[in-house]
Amino acid sequence: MRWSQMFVPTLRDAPNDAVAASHRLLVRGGFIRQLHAGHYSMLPMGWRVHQKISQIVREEIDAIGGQEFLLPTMHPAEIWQQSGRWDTMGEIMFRLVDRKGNDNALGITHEEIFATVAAELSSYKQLPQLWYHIQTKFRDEARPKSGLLRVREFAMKDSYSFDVDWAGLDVQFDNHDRAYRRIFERIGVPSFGVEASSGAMGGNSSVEFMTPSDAGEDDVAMCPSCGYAANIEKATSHLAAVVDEPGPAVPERFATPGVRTIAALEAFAGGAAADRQLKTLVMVVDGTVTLVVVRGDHQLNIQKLIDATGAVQVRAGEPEEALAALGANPGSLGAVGVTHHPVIIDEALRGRTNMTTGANEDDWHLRGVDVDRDLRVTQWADLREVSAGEPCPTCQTPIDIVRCIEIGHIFKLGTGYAEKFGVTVLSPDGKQIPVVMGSYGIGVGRNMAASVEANHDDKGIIWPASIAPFEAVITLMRVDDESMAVGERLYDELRQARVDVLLDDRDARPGVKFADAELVGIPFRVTVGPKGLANGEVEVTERRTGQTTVVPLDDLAAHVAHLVAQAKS
RNA sequence: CGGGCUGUGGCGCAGUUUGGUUAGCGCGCUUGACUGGGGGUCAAGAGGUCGGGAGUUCGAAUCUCCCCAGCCCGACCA
Repeated sequence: MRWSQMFVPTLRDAPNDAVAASHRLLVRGGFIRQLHAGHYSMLPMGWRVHQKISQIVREEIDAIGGQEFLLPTMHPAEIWQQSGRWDTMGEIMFRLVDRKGNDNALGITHEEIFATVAAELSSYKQLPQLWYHIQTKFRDEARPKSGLLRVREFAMKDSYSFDVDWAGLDVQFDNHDRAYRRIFERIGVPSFGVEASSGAMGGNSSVEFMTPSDAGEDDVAMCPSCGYAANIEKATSHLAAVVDEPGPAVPERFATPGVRTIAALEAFAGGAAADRQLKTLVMVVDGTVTLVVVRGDHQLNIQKLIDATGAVQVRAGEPEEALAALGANPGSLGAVGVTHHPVIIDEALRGRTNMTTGANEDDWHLRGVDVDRDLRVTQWADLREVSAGEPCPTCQTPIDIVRCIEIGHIFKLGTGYAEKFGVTVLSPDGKQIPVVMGSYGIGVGRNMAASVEANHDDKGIIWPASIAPFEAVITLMRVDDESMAVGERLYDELRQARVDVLLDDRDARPGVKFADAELVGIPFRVTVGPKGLANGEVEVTERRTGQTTVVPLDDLAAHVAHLVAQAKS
């Protein structure tokens, strides 16, 4: 490919509304252009990278026995109704009505669709199976952002495993765990696995793969000592025991004029330290007004509440709802004596006594509250969000909270989908048994962006050779006949040596060409200029280090081919 | 969905407060010349419904109203 003929619209300035490094560089480098919020066009350079990532994913999934499919991205509503997710998915799913008046959905994921195909499985002898496709997903995200990192339309490799039993699923799950780590390694994205909430996917357990980045949207609790790592939606910590002083036999009401916050009650004479207060939150859980109680100095993690209740829709209650439910405004709420609403209470409050909480009357609180004695608890659950510095749950070293990009997610689904879609096989003893499923997803574009986040400097992108749009660029200092002839000769030789090479034959100044080559991140640059040509030499510069080596013309192809092979291994 | 911000040639911006010839500047683009190892210089050009609509006015990028889009924070998110 000749640069002069290729559409590579590099920009000197990034669009001012791009903030994330990957967003700025992918736009500046002419890889992507935005169509509208959350939808990006892949330009030729971008599509090359995208395809190389897809190919690596394909190779690694094939290596663990995957069979590639291509399933539709538009689905009839009935399939989603059959799994129940037509209703539970809510607004994330794009829906449209066809000319016959039928409801359709654009696929956000493909458990249902693969399951309908898998319904044809009939014998345990056919298992295990591992099926996948690389397909466009549509998700009507509330807030697309950061270029390719969160979009509404994107290519995802999603695979689905089918096994006779849980042991089989464990094998496929572990295979994916290893395959995913190899993929991230090959595309230059540092990764680690964390315990995660399974969210709307359902299933028993899941592992998310994360890469640390300020551009990410997930917080991960990590132990620097023992390696414990969990999404904040799932993380726990080892809490120091609090010793309560003995309290009264019944809670005491006391006046607290104007006190509306935990902090104010701490400061109030006769109040209580935050860790001796009960914080009562009014939440609406699938339409039911519910009291959620956590320790005064703790924060509720909503995903934990969703996981604990199995709810679809959870939101904070409005002040009017609190007033209607409890007769007081936020700031004076409490769960003592409440029997007409579910009360869900955080595990950290087990056995606590002599606590202070709102009295459900403005300007009044209760002290001497004994959790077991005075609250009618509907459900105990781990609800609190851990904070940095709290002791690791396994080794008690202070944990860190690290911002991360979620780059992959693997789920053990179990038999739920199989039962709903009749994916059963006959076992050796002739019984119909539901197939045990797993599902495994990795977004191509997001990983492309994640790789840029991990591989760039102030000059631009530094692609790993494995996914670079080109492995090498021949930069002609002059476009005179001699340079062009040498450039074309080297180009042919490199092609024959199976190097993916671009010939920068543009009639531009060297500075422009160097800057562009660095911006678009091609790993190796071959500089053809009059200085070297006088001695029958060219220069090879490595993008990552900037190191330049002088190489005789005749050795160039072999030299670069070797460098590329080394970089890709 | 709540809060904040922004829409002016392909990109980055000024002009809007205080309405007034033909809407400027840098980059990029075209042509030519000189150049040629880190975004060069000079000259001549092309390119704009000032996000959209309605209104006020002799006159609107500028004032008023409505709408739309994009970005950031939060909520939410397989």
